[in-house]
Amino acid sequence: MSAESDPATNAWRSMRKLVLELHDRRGAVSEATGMSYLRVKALSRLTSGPLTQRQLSDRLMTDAPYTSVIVDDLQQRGLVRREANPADRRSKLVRITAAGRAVARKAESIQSAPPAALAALTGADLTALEHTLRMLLEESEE
Amino acid sequence: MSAESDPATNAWRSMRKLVLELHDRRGAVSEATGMSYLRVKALSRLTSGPLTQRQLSDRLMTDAPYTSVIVDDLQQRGLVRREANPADRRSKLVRITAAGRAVARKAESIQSAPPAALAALTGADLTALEHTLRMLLEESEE
DNA sequence: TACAATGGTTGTATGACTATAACTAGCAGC
DNA sequence: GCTGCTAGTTATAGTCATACAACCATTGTA
Repeated sequence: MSAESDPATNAWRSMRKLVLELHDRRGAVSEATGMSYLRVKALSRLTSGPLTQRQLSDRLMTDAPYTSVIVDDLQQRGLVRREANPADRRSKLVRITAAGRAVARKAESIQSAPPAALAALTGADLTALEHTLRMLLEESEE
Repeated sequence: MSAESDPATNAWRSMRKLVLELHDRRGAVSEATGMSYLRVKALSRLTSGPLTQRQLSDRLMTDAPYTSVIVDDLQQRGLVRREANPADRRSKLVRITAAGRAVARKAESIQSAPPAALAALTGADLTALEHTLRMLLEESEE
């Protein structure tokens, strides 16, 4: 356990522990929104613009049938609308509603609030951390 | 979405995205070990020494009945043993076996392997990152 | 000794997600 | 047109996990 390793592995282990164990917010988000984490995730994917269900499936890593169930549910809650896709009448565009945006915003505010120790960080340490993480993120996204 | 925020919030968002979306290993771990992530997590909690089921429940954030199911399953796979607890005959000590350790080690090797971008990091950036993360972890653990 | 509390087991019900199969509607190529 | 492919829907079955209730054995205490 926790054997001494190279710095990159240690950094990665720390990051995982912070996100997955010490400051996991998924339960709090589900509780605050009254719906499963996957549904919240779907909502947040729709905030930057409408997607076809196929595109939503890809982003949620689920299959088409379950995406259909999720969109049904979100639609019944009034958080998204299904619209015709003028470019392809087979598909439907899923668009978030104003109510959906409000829920997504609430979820985002819970999730993005940094843990106390991180919020207390200042100066060069914080600047360096943010810079390095941003770089890692960009490279990982290709 | 992703509105400009203070550096701490941005850093936290980056960390979450790296761990939860871009490099989530839980699926790979389940696949490699042939069991659910929670069972693997249970095994890894047992690597530092035997625990009563009550203690294991606390660490896995589950209730006693489901912990019983998990331990049954791990025992049938030969990965843990239930032993009498000399200090309290109501409770049982769950001890990991050699086979269990091997599975935990395999899981750990999959999970702790840093993403390519992080593995490629060197010099002052890596040193600073590791140092800061270690500090955040220690403070978060109290 | 009697009683309450704890550790664990068993069983049941439910929710969330995964995985298929079968189907309809529309698109694209011959 | 015909054929094959894609987008979405519906239904079914199975796994994983959560949440209870009921129960037994043991412990600690009045």
